[in-house]
Amino acid sequence: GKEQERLVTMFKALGNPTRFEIMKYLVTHPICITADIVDFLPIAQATVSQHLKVLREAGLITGTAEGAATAHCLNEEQIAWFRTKVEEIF
Amino acid sequence: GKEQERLVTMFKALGNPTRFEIMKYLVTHPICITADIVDFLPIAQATVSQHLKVLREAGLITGTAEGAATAHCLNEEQIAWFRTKVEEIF
DNA sequence: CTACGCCATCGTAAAAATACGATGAATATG
DNA sequence: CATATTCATCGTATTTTTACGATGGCGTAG
Repeated sequence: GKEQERLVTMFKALGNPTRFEIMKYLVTHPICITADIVDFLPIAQATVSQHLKVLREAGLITGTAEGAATAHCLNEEQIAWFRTKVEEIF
Repeated sequence: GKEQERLVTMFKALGNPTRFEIMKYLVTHPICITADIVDFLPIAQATVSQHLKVLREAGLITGTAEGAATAHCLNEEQIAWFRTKVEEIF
């Protein structure tokens, strides 16, 4: 159903090395902006922005305008749901 | 490291609607062969075979020659590892 | 042996993902 | 106001994924 689609989207979002790195970075750096992630990763700013969008649309993170910057955070609620679903299904 | 790579590969394998359906099918049909899955899904046999290969290479399922057929099973051990990692990381 | 069912692989076409530079909007700084 | 910083989006090139038909190997049945 609709939930399954969302779950698959989350799997897909996590199934990319760069995006997984971003998620790990957010675990250890709960407060950070796009520029921090760009500095951390060896890829262009445009690409980072694109990956952040995928993670955001999957519901795994949130992005909040913080002046000129954008602050990124793990979406704990959605991640909890994700964890629950993983346990539930397999 | 190497483990992270394997985890990301699993996420990627699960991040496709058809492959996710196959996994769900295997949960409810622990004993089945390729033809069963082909009958169940609305896609060509060659495509199913390809998806099964992806799941197998991700370690999520096993494939055993059963005469002319191939029996597919969930790889419970690897799935348990996967579940553990998901809980551990997020 | 012949014929049929099961299935993996090959080659290929179409679609999607990935990465980048360029651009411009919005905010902050001088 | 002028300039610099931050970042999302656009356009595009390249790679990867996805799906299919065709083929052939292998086991089974007749």
